Amino acid sequence: MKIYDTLSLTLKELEGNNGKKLKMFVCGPTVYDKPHLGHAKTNIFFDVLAKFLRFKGFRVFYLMNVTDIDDKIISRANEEGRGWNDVVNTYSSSFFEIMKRLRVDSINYYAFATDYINEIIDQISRLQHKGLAYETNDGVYFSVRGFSDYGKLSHQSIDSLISGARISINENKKDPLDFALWKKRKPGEPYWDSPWGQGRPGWHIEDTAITESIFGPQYDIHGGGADLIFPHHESEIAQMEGVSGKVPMVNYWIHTGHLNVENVKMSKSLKNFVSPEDLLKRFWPEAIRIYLLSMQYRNPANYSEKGLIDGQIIAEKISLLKHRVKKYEPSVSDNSIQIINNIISPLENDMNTQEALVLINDFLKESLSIRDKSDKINGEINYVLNTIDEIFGIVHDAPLPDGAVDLILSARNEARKKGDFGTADEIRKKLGELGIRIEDSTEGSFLWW
RNA sequence: GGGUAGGUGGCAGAGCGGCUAUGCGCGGGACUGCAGAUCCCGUUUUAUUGGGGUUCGAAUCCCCACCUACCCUCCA
Repeated sequence: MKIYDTLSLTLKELEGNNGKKLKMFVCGPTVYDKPHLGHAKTNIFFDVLAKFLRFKGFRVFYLMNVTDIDDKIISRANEEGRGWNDVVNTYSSSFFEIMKRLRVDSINYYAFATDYINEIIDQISRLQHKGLAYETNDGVYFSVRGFSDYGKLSHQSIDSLISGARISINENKKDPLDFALWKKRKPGEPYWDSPWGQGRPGWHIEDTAITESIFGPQYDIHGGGADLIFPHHESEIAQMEGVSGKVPMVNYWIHTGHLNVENVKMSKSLKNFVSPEDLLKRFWPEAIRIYLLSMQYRNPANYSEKGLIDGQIIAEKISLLKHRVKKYEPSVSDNSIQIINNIISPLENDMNTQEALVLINDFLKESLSIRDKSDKINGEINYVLNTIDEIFGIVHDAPLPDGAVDLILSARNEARKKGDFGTADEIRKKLGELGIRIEDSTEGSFLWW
């Protein structure tokens, strides 16, 4: 497949021989607040990418870090008058909970920064020995002038980065772009012991310490939001390639475009964010996924409520079809495989999820238009839906207790036979309030949800 | 000032040299005890920011202009 690489600014071929291992790392959350829909956009995209790569036969190890020590966490703890650990527990649980509800379940391992303090210290020490880091009275800094490739990911020279910079002058730093590897302890702050005294790690170093200890100095895919290109990912390259001397640190840099609200980036500070938690009260997780996957992953997108409504409509169509065929044994056949290959083919071209969604829609239209299909065809449809769900996670199929469906239907049909439509309609209305739809047709009544 | 992406029908959003998606909305019809859902038809005959150019042929390639978002501070 082809995937766009930020470093080379080109579509790069990602060769796929069966069973090949892929090491994939995506920047996870800083757990100082609840996630917003922009986080969901990025995480759902990489979730689908990982699932698609696995479907293709790659053995993907998907690693995500969790930043659990940071200025924002400390200030949040002070604001709320509780320990930073408490803040971390609250918001990491919140993140995991939301991701689970959004069906983001492809991540193999979450690495918490504070579990890698030794590795971080070790990496900083090695940078220092190589002359790429220096100690000041408030911390240890990376010297960007010592790494000639600094700027290669964001396609900027060090000088042009400085000329447009809005960063405040820090007397301690040799160069304005030098960034903190280790921050020395201030009163009241959490700290760990280190060769430079008590303190805590900088932001960029935690990722390279984690990936080096789990993947080694080189790996395949590194993803994240576009806003992380500079300085975060740029600095990761400087640290890792600086320490190891091995280039490139990663083969594919994949970045997602931001979710905007009325053409302005969704962010906590602007208070223009939409919370997945609130959205989940009104929309199915599958609707949110469909909506987010209807966007080109690396273009900026504008949030629209209407898009979510569209997503919900499609999610319900898929669910309707699933409930029609779920009693048929999923059947693998040339036909079902051909349908699947057709649907996923656009993903080969830089993860064109929008086009895949169009093809899914064609499949839905085709499959929903004829009711009296053979058992074999229904089984094939069921198999296709299972595969679509495996890759995209968009088939809504929450279970009802065994026998509940038959009980409801027989009670209502009893009333209808007697001409008691008042009761029949009342049941339908109440079910609707519970999110369960009922469909009467010449072939009998049918429940779906 | 520098970097990276874009500007397509009422709206959302694809296509990236010829076949002019898709969804929503709107209008009509089929089916139904009624409703919803579903299905069919129409809305789509220059919809492709403006102006040049290349080509037999451009939304798609090139040039110029205008406009937008993001990044160069923490940020997915």
